[in-house]
Amino acid sequence: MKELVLTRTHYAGSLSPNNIGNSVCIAGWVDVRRDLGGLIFIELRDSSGKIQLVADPKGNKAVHDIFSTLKSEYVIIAQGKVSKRPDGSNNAENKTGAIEIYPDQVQILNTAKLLPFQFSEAEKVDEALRLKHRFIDLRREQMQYCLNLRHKVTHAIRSYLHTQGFIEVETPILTKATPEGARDFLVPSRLNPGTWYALPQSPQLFKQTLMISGVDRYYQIARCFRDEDLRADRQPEFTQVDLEMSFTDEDQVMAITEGMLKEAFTVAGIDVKPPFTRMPYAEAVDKYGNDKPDTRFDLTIKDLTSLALTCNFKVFRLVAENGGKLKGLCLPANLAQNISRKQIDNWQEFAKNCGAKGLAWIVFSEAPIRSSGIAQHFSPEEIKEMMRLASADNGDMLLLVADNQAQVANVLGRMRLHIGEELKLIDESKHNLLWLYDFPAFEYSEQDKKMQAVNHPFTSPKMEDIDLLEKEPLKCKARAYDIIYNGVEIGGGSIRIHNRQLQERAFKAIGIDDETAKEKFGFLLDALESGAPPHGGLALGLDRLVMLLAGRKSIRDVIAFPKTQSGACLMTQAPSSASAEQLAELNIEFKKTKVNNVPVHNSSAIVMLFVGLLITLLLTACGSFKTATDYLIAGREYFKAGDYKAAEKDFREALKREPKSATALNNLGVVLNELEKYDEAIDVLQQAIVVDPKNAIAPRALSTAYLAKQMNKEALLYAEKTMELAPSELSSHQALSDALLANKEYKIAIDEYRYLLEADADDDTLHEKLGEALMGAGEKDAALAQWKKAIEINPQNNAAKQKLEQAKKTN
RNA sequence: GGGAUCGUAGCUCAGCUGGUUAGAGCGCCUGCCUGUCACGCAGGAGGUCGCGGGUUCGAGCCCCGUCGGUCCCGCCA
Repeated sequence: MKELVLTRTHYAGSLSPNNIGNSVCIAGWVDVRRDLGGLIFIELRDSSGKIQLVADPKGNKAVHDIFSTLKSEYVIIAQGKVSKRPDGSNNAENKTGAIEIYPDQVQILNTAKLLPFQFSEAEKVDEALRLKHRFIDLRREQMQYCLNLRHKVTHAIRSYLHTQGFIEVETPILTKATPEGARDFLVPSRLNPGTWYALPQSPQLFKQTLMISGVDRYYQIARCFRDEDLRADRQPEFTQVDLEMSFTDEDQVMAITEGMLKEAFTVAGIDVKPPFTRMPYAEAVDKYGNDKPDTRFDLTIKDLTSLALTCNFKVFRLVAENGGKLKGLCLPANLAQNISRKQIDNWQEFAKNCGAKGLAWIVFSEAPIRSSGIAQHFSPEEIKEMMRLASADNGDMLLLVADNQAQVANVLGRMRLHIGEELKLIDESKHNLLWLYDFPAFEYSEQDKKMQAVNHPFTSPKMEDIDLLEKEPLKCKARAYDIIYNGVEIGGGSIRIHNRQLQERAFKAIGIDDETAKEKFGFLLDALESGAPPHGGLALGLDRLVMLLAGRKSIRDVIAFPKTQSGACLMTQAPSSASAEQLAELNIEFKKTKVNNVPVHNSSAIVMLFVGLLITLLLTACGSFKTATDYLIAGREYFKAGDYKAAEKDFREALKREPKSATALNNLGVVLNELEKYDEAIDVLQQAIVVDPKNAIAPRALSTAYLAKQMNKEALLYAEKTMELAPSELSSHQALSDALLANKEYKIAIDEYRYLLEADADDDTLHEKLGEALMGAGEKDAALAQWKKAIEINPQNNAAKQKLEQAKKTN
């Protein structure tokens, strides 16, 4: 590689028509080469942007020769005059699209091998590939933007906090394990065998100590570590903007945070106006079902417990009588009318996955009310009351969940977000910042069977609730606050306890006795007695904040070198094993928990392989010898072509060769159905089920055969079996719906036909059958409409015509 | 710990209830081309179908296991 003979004078993105005529020298990567045979265009990219270079063979031959060897991502430096592009060749899309450079000197500084992925496709490339080649991924404009934005945000925050009198203090990374909270990362101490440092989950105790040390206002862009399972918004190491102030209260901390966030948002081009809205915790849980409400859309949760208590519907009343709640979400008519049965099914499934026992629904209207079967349990007056409590009008749809208070909030809270997203109710242009306050100080952990702090045990209870610490800790509120941005918690904090006696009482409330407290937090208790000022603060999740500001879906995109969900760094291959020497030095012995016993090939397997090979050879050698499969394939061809008799013949041949082939039996059964030989079909298909009880084809065909023989109960039985085996297949639903109709189960049949019509709305037979089901259910008008629709789609549908005629006559 | 989902050419994906020689677009290579800007045109190369078992005469497809990615629950502020 040649020595660097040129020196960079400008950045590509900084050039503009103002530079026309200037001699400049720029350096960067070859973004793209466009070789026209004569002219060669190079787009040169550096951290600031792109600029087009041109080589003309009739101009500088040497430069043109170099240009013809350039490939993507080569690193070059070029010197030349900035010139105006010829008229008509400007590129308005590009900032530097009106200018270009004809270099008189170019040097290749480095070559590059073929990239593992193209930049243009990077956003949809498998993330593992991007992470493995992170050095290339970060080169992309989008990633550069994220890195830049993150820098600008932290810079703005530092600058703001500096002006507000905060000083940045670094706290230890090697520190002490804490009993509460997340799992710690441990680091062995070589100098003290058998003892361990822990990486900090946050600098909480240090920053409180700093307050006691007389640091008036502290902040730190602090790395934190938690050894818990990862998510799209959770990494094992992450960054907090951690701050603490002495002689302060909630309002001051909130005001500082608001000022800080305003600066951070400004950097991302978003204008937010403090003071932000404040909402008590209880209201959030009540109306939004969680402690991080997304207020960008309405659809709040309504309480109908009072109705549940007085109504006759046992399912609801029992829940209410046992202290549970009946709550619901009310979809306005304009949304409700577009909700399909399938969508409701999905919601019910969703609710169950959230842990709900069920999701009831009802659509209000004048006369027949559509519902999940609950409407009939309520009198017209009760329906009215229901509408009043839910502030519902006719046409609105109410989704109801009855359960204990926490479960109802959980299910409806998630349901609300799910529906909000699905129906696109969220106003993406909004930037809602919201304070949540009046948190409970403690909660009961079902898992650990003990009381624990909601925030952390250093949070001060509200003054008026201090006596509740011992009496009713669950009713004790904390001086804590969270900051929520568009339904995401981006930070939280509290006013701390600054008095030893109170701190000890708080520890006791969560079962930490004096001894444990002294062992784990002795220094803090000591410090609290040594002139601790009142203090409080907050921590902001920087990764999450930047992720949201950058419009990204994962914090991995705003962390330069993130870990995968299993905690690995695909670029460095961390974590990796340590050498025996290293471990010995640390007095650590690794205990293997699981050894994978890989089964070894045995000789019989190899023999089998040879036998298989021989048979294959034999079979190919005698071409005249036809196998069962040959017949099956041929039979299917005939079947597809509609020649059922020929198909039947081939399937029988196949069956002769393999009498226990479920495939052959199935095929024969199906073709016999087509030939209307139902008795034999039934016989054959029953055999198929014995051979392969898990195949869905046989029961489906059996259902058809029984239906044809008007053995309706049997037909329904096998249709249901088909649904069990292949619930997602339309043909299963088809079989079921036909069987249901034959058995006069009109209501379910109606649902099934409607479901099928969602898949294919232009199937006239489906409309015709739906009509019949509707007729059976007594909905004459709806039935007539379906038949008309069927005839409209297929004027040859005589069955529909007949039914329509007949219905009109009986009218 | 659990659930869902993905893994086929360098990349993104298709691959029919298991059946001849596994395809497409982009990229790459070669040739042609003087105003391109996702340049264009013509041709070409490129595959242990993640890995290991099993079922089968036959597996990219079915079954079991395993590794890896992603999303979620639990866990975690």
